[in-house]
Amino acid sequence: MSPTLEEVARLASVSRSTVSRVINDHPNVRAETRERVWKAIRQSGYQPNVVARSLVTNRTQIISVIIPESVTTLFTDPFFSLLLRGTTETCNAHQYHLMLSLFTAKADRHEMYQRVLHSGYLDGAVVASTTLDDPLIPDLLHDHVPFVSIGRYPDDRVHYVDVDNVGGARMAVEHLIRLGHRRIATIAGPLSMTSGQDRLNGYQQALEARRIPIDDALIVEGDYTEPSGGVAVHQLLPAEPTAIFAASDIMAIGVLKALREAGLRVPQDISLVGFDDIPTASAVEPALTTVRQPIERIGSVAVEVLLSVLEDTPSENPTTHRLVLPTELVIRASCSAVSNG
Amino acid sequence: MSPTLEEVARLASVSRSTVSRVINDHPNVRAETRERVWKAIRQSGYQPNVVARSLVTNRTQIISVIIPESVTTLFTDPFFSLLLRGTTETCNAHQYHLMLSLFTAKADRHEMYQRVLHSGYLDGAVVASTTLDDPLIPDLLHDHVPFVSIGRYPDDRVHYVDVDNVGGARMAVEHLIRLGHRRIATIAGPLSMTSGQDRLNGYQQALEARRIPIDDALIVEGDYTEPSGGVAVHQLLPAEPTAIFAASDIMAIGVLKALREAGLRVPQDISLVGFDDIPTASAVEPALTTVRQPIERIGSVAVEVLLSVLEDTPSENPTTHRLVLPTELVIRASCSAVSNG
DNA sequence: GCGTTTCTTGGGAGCGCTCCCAAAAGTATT
DNA sequence: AATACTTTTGGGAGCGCTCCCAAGAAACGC
Repeated sequence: MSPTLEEVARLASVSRSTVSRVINDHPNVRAETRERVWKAIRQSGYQPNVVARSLVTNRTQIISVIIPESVTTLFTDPFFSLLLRGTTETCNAHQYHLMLSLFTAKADRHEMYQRVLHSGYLDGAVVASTTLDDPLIPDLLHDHVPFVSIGRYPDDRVHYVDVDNVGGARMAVEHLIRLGHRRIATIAGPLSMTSGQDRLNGYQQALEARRIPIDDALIVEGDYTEPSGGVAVHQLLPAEPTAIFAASDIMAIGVLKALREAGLRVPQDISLVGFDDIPTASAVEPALTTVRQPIERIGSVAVEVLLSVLEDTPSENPTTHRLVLPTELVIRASCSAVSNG
Repeated sequence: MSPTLEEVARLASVSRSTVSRVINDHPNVRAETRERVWKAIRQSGYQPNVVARSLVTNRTQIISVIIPESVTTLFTDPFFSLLLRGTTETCNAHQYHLMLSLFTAKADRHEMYQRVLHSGYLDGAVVASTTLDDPLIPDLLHDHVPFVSIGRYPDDRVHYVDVDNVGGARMAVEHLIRLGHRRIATIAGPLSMTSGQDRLNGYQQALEARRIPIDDALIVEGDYTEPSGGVAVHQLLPAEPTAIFAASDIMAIGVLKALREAGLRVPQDISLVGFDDIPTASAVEPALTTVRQPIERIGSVAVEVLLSVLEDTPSENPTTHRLVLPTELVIRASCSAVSNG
């Protein structure tokens, strides 16, 4: 199929080594020779065989985005599309290839882990939003696979890129407080995920800062799915909240539907804030006030961090990279001032 | 890091070749020897180096899902998430790896094509929804890269998996006709895509079957994006349609918003049908009547077809695989019988 | 028991590349 | 012009595997 180094070498009347030097931009090649070799390369349509190269360099220029079993049910969430877009874009820019590994529940986890991670194909991995009880990150640490986590992970050795979940949640709740709400409920994300914990934390901080007592009847844990939002509403309504902060837009949409069915109007009867700013957030009626996180950016930055880790000589100081990107409150139509009634 | 064949061989007091035979399930190994080798493999935690293997077999067990430049703007469409889910699932089942290649506009297309396709990493590719003027498929054909197209492609040599776009569109429009509508507009998909053409075709067929004249003022071409739905509505309203068939849910949502702004109610003033049945379709108010296509299935089947092509001995009869999966009408709340006014 | 066939095993060659070392060529220094 | 240094070039070795061939072991027939 494609010619080999040796063939190009013959064509240019030089040795294999010289062609290799030209291809790899090695400085010590006479300009004239370099010229001649390039001509031969172009003429023959030579493409280096990356597999052969990988065999000797031990580098493949492939990184993987791993989405763990525990969250594959959420995979259709636009969050992941945007994340993938950010990661691929950056991979492209750095001439890396991106492999996608969804650790679906069906497959035998262990088999899959072995096959994907010990295949020898991966230089490193980006791990998207694990739960704290997922063995994936511990396994990766144990096997010394270079990786970056999307989302905070409580271990000193883990590089991560996260968004300011605490701050974002705080902003959302402060917004509701500013509108006069005092009975503000929250549908938290899964507390097995740091994002779930952090957003709940932000909610609590905002209330405490204004000395509004925290009422456990106003806190329900969801799981970032739409039905869980609907279920949560029914648990919350008896506590008579005037506003709800849902820890994800998907859940907020579930809330919206459930409220509609219960005959309550948003925002007249109850205000609602989401989190994420997925495209649907602006499509629903009323358009959702939410906290925007730069998802595509996160993916992009995660890859950048990973590549910098990969390029580092491994011997030296093992600084852990931890980046937290800002969030932003997007005000739309789902909140109103509390009625003075 | 991982031990090599040779080391396992030493451990089991056999030769490299024998271990290779055991790993590859070659029959001619004495049961006792096989046993001993497996023990050595487990003991040493041996994992075959797939790169070395690929170098000699010329197979990588990697396939790529390529999403061409022309549609990367649509990438956040849940369509792609579902497609990816189907493809990865099937890859996993067959022990293949999946590479994701988004041909983003930013990168130099040619450079990228070369790097991705001539990297030597790919055994084959699944190409998602190209436009007809995209040079990707012609290039793949020219370079003899094994691939399967998602969506019909008018070339005898192209394997493809498609859904019954014509039939789906026909069903949608027939549904509207059954409700008494006669002035039915359509917002077509891009006519540079076969799905766009086919859905328009189905629309026309349904009308013709009922001898309803086709009025060009009731046909507008969109591009599968939400804003294009909104724009199209304004072009259509002067023609006074009582129903609109949008060739994608995303566009239908754009329509919904635009109608709302124009003070028209769905379905009382105007009925609306979409296509795709993305998750948002059921989230909007009113929930969208739409044509469901088995997106995940398509991805899964496409990979299966690709693998069967890869496993075929290339010499024999080059039958082209062409599969068309059925669509299904999902009736929700966005259509009503035409008012006798 | 011996030739013949079949099963099992070992080792050489080679996939296409990079890396290292040494030889050759070129340049500078005296 | 001879020495010392630097730059440029070629070729061997080897990455870890598979595949092929041949040799040795086992099984079979008469």
